[in-house]
Amino acid sequence: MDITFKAINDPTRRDILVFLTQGPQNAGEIAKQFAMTKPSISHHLDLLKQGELISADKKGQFIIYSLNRSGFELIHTWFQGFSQHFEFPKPKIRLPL
Amino acid sequence: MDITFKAINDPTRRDILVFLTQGPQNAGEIAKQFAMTKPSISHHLDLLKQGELISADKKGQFIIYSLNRSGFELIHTWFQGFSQHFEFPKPKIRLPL
DNA sequence: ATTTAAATTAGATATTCGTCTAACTATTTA
DNA sequence: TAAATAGTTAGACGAATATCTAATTTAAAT
Repeated sequence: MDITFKAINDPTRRDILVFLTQGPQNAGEIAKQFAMTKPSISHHLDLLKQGELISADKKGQFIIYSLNRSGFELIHTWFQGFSQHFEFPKPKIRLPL
Repeated sequence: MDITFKAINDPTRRDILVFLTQGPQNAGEIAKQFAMTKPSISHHLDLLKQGELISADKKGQFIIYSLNRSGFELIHTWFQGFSQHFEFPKPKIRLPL
């Protein structure tokens, strides 16, 4: 749990999560999006994985990363503990699944 | 926004938030709950305030801290950006307001 | 006016964090 | 089998973080 909160504490890592909402991507494609070396991105991916916010899937020489529900569930559950104090409106529009 | 994520990254600060769900409390009462010096707690309260997760209200020589909706709203909004990918169940029971 | 009490601010220190370069592992292709 | 490609691991370093003690501020009580 600690590690999940730690994972979302960094802006680059949050940007990676947003990028992955477009769909699964390999490490190189992810790294291309950022003005940062590949080893640094690799390290960020590792932390996101530890926080169960992404999963890694090796396909040949590539590693495909995708969003992992588990970590988000953790945050959601934590957040819900405060929902007795604050009600939050549902989003105005919802894109079709 | 960065500062709000930073604020919830620390376990002591998350515990303070949970403690404040019981209602507003002054700094001394909050500090009593933790095996940590008052200056350290004061520092944590400052970060939570910067992240708009709590508000401070001076009453005489006391400072009363309470949960602040703003910071939670920020996190909620960020989280909602992922709701197209994951649907989360509503809580089973909901205490009456 | 002093003293006491609540809380913060200042300064120090050890630890953790983000980033880099260099070296390594594993897989594909020629 | 050698070369190229994708990605990680190792090690170093400066910046940020959490904690402490000591000093300061502000308000209440004697």
